[in-house]
Amino acid sequence: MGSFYLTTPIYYASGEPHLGHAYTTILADVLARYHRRAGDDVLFLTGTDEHGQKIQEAAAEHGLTPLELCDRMVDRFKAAWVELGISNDRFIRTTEPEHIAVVGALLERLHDNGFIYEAEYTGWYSVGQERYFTEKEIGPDRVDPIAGGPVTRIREKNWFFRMSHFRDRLVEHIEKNPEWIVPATRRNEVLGFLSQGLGDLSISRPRSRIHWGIPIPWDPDQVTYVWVDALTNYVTAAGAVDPDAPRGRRGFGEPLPSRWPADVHLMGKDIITTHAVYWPTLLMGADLALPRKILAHGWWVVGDTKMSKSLGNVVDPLDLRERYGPEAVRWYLMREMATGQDASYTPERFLTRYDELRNIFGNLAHRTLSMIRRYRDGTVPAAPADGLADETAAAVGTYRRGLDGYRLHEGFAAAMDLARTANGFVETQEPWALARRPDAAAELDHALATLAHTLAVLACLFEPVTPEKAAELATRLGLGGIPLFDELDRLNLAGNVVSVGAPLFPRVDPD
RNA sequence: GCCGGAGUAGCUCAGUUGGUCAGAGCAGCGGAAUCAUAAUCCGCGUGUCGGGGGUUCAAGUCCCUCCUCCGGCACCA
Repeated sequence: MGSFYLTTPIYYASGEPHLGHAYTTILADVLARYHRRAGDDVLFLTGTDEHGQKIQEAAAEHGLTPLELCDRMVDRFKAAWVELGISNDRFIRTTEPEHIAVVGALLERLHDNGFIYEAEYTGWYSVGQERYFTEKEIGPDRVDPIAGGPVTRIREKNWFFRMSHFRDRLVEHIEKNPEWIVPATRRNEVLGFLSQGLGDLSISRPRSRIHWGIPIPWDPDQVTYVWVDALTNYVTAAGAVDPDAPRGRRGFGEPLPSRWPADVHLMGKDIITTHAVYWPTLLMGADLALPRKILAHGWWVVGDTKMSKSLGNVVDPLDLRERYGPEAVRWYLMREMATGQDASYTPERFLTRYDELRNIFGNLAHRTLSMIRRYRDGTVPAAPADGLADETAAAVGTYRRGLDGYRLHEGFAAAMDLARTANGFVETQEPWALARRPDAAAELDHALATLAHTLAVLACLFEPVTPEKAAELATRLGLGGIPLFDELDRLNLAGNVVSVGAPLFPRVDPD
């Protein structure tokens, strides 16, 4: 049995959960469920990033303490994840005492290693917005992009991380490990970014300006700026750092038994630089291992922006979960987007994907169960179930290669294709014709046993995306649970009493 | 501006290292069947594989060039 540790970013607690958060989290959930089904011991981590100026200000506006505001937002995120069937093993909050202590320990390690220094940060500051803006944000007119007010060039004391020191090491690591950053286009971008040189990273802000943050251990007048605080959650949750141990035995350099390093960090392509540059260099600076893989996915875009905007009818796929169910949305998101690339969302495409779920997979289950009931009194016949053995083995192979290689859309296409193949098997076998011939009883048994077995395999293949429906299918097949991959070959459904039930994916009136 | 990616049937897209690669699904047309959620299955595509040039016995598949679209270019939650 292997072990698998995967993460989503922790989401900033100043806004409501949206499709971007949901896609990453569902992607992670599907992978987590797949690995559990493959027998791995999985740690699936998500959570919230709760420090910083925006939280501080939003809390003040609502007359709450920052932590009170975060508590509310955490409830929103957790509720959203429950509704979407997310099976995270751990939900981390950056306000947890353990995390705060680990961030302190990490900072001390970087400091002890000589990679921290004090300098002046220079940037464009908006007095009106009480924050810095980047060159890109203020544009050529040099006004703050929110209110259009003036920005001024100011300096303040910050602590800096000597990120530049690690540039060559990072480039070498990326070049020697072509699969470390996927997809390749993001890897190229990171290499291009690094080829232009790498500066140091400001890692603190004056407490006088931002009080809601983790103090710098050796300088209480400064608080940790976002990146070190947020990214460190991955090692906190892994148990890789023991902040209570004496310096030198906290897990840096000489690893403690833990879940670190992560097998994969998942994120949207907007924060690839953070995860593929800042984070690895921080880990290098603290003598911690690097994550095994960094996967940046694409965005959902709406095809005809102009038209949608003028009509005001931009539909969020998440809204469809009320009518079609959360698992239909999960299926659409995983099936339609080539993992890593952008995809365009349209209601028509969603309906196409729902229809295949309903007509190909759902209907296969329903017609099979109905025939077992009608022709064999609801009991799976004791007969060889090998009518589709080759096709099933091929589908499982393609499926696993797809998910192992983070091409989820290919894996799920293979699962759906197996259902198509099974429908074809029904047509060629014509069980209804066999049933009229007393001499064809063995053939009918063979056909029905084969179909029941195929459905059990499909329950396994669909479980990562549509867990509740897969569980329902397994129950109707008289199984105690959804089979693991290792169990597929020795599945025996003979004698199982099945129930037909309502269609797994009902017809939905699109109006 | 620099770097990178994409442009394949009406639509969404697959197409490893060049040689049944001209494909799948959806839509459309025709047919079969009736176990099933009017679901399923089978058959049907004269596509300049963005334009042009080149390498090769052979190129969506490599090279050059042009056009169009998109992404990245540091402290952005």
